[in-house]
Amino acid sequence: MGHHCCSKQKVKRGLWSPEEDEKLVRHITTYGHGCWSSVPKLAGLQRCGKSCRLRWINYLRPDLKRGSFTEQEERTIIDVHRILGNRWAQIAKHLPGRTDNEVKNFWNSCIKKKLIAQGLDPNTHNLLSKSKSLKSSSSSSSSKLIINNNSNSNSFTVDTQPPDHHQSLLSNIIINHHNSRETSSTTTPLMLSSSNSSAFPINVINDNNCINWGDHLALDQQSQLLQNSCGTQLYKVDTHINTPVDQLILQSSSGHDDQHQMGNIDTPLIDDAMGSNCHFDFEFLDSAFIPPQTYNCSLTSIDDQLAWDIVN
DNA sequence: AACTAAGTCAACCGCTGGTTG
DNA sequence: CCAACCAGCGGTTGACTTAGT
Repeated sequence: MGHHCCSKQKVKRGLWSPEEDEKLVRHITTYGHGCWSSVPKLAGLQRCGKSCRLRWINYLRPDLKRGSFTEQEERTIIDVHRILGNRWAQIAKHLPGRTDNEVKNFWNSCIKKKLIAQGLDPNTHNLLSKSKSLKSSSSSSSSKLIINNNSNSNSFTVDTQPPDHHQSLLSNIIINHHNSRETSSTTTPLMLSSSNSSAFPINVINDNNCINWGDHLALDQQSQLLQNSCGTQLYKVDTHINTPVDQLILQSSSGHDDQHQMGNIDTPLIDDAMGSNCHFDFEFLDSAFIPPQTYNCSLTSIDDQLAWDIVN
């Protein structure tokens, strides 16, 4: 059949030979790829530009990390997939050296099965069977934050439970903060998990001004209300802010007349601070449910896991 | 050794959205 | 506004490998 971009010429298909790889690498390292459709001719390859592009991106790029996925990478994929769904290219951005194709294949061949074996629906991350209520150890009341740190990717995940007296409203907060210096953009998926059954929209405000959904932020289908495996409801926000953000304030509305400020999360950009001391402060300001309180988190390093203890 | 089923993963396909003339 | 072109994406395919019989 062949696709339109190469229907006019005779093109080779299937696996790439080492000779073809060499030609492509030599051409791109010398001249860059420029317009992909012109690459095959210039590089002396009987392939279509699309095939060349794919081969370079998925296999020949020098910055690719080969080999098996680490447990840390697996955790990252699961965490980000829970927020973004099958957006493989977005997920791959959180895994330096990995391609969307690689992540997708790993998901389909390994992670999916593992989740099913754990009784979880890989699409929704919910329990497959309601009768089996999964009571994870982390669901007990605790004031400890566990930070899964990946110093290579400048990304981290926070999973915490507020102290007892707050559990009526919040069962936990999960914050995923991802930053890429190279693209000078900040991707900050934020996910709030609440035991409060009332649905409310979330606005994100940076330290200077309020960003409306229609402007820089999109509340898309991925940002809709979900349920996690413990039956609590998740509220998630995926933001793409092109300037460094010193502070993000999550503001919630109950959907009624009154507005409740649910969380004030101060997230300093981590950047080079990964692995070194830094502070991560947040407070709950909604006095209707939660007395104002600030938690200062001190950081200690335990191998690649960082544990933050909340100090009231 | 031969066959088959299951698993893996590179590559392809079709679509979408952005850009350009 | 429209068509053509392009890059990029997610779903799917199929060649190859591995495990089991």
